[in-house]
Amino acid sequence: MAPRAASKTAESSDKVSVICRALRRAIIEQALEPGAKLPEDSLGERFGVSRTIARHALGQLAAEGLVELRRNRIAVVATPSWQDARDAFDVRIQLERLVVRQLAGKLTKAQIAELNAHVDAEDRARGGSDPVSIRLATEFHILLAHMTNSPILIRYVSEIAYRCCLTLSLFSRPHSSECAINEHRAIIAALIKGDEEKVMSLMHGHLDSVAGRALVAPVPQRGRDLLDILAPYAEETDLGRVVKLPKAARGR
Amino acid sequence: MAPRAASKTAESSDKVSVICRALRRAIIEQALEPGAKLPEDSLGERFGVSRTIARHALGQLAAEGLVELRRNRIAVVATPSWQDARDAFDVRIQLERLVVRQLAGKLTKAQIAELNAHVDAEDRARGGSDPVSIRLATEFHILLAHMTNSPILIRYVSEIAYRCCLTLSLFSRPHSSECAINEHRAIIAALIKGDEEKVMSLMHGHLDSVAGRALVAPVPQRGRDLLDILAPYAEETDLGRVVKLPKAARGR
DNA sequence: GACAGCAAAAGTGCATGCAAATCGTGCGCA
DNA sequence: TGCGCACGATTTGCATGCACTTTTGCTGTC
Repeated sequence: MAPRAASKTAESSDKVSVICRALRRAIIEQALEPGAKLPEDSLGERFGVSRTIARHALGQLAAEGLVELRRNRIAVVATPSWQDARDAFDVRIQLERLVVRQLAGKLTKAQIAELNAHVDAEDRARGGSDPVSIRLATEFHILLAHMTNSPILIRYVSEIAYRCCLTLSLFSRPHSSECAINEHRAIIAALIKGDEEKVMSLMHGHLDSVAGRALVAPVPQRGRDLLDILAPYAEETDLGRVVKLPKAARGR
Repeated sequence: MAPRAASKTAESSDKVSVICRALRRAIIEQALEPGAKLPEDSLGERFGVSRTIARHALGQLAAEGLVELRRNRIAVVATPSWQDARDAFDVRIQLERLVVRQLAGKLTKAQIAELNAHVDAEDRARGGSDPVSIRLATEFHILLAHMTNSPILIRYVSEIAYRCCLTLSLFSRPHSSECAINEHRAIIAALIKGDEEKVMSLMHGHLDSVAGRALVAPVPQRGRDLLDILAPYAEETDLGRVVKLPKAARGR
């Protein structure tokens, strides 16, 4: 909720980072599926910036592993393999163990309140495959990472959490998030109690169970127009006002 | 030694990635000290590309944490705080535990040979603060990571290894690398024997001891001309041949 | 001699333009 | 009908240009 002015690591200039954030959200909310094409001009058109900026944003997202860039080819949303997914969760478990170990018993009142508020929000947004609930579940982990005040940990956990979220959109079934919410609450409780071992095993189990729900056929749907998909995400950015693109050709 | 064509993760287009590699080397070999300025035009001039490309490369390096970018300001080589250094090593230890756990007892003959060759190279390049030996020591860990075939692990270990290398250049004393070389050999031996626990504790101890040699005042020297510093790094890139910059003003 | 203020210089932020590569599609040919 | 090929439309790769911001160095004043 706070502007969170800090953590400006990387994420160069204003416009670029705004676009990155918007695309990241679009990706983890599965508005942009893995494999979706991201042509530079369309992005620029949608966000009211030049290709240069869109391109730069794509570069950043590629560095985070959310986007795949191949020379002379249209950028696409990354399509991690199943093995990638397993690897990512392995790494993630280790990183989040670090997070909770560092946090166990050291949460401030304000932080506890923030965590509870977040889980409450998850609760409210419940609804299984609702994109927003998926995002919130992911952001719970990122919120935890932020509380370590370790820029490196923050960056890595955020990155890998987003990536895992992306892979889940490929492999996971509709995602029954209720148990996840309870697990989040349990983690908070254990963190408060300061039981380091308990919280580490909780987190481990939590991530393992999330990862364990893998293995379902990739979703088939496809074909919506990129500009339409991105419209809601672009609107919130208040970069230049979004160009209105009234009748332009754009048939494809 | 092999071209290692794979691992094209992120690292968008050719020229950009070439410049990234060159700068990365320059940074970890301490040719570019933390805080060194990296103006876009100078980079472009040195590598024979436009500012656009240099800028993009800086963006990538910023995403890796090797460069700091502030709006409207000249990019500089990152200057991690001491706390950053500790955090980075914490993360690194966890990541490399994953690496060796995955590798224990599973090395192929070719891989063993490659590792031995690398350590031999370290041995040959010995000489304490010799930049090359520092780089090789770091690259040993990256080489290990590559053998996991896990792109995520490769990327993260590489990144953090470079970052740690950077922080060492700030905080570490001249760096007596001989013991490190022995530790590397010990790790290889334990990996071959497949003693997972042993190799994990070895790696842990190794990194811990490297990290432990921290705490020395930051180095003072400074002031060489960026263009001169980069000359040897630019020459190896065979991008466009390096512009000769004969009499141009460039006083500073 | 030190310092405030100002103006030139240097540098970044971003858009646009042009060349080259790729993708898609219709035509011709078997 | 099926296949190959070539041409046009997209789309990327990269450089350059202009506006704006920061830095630097100078000058005049106290």
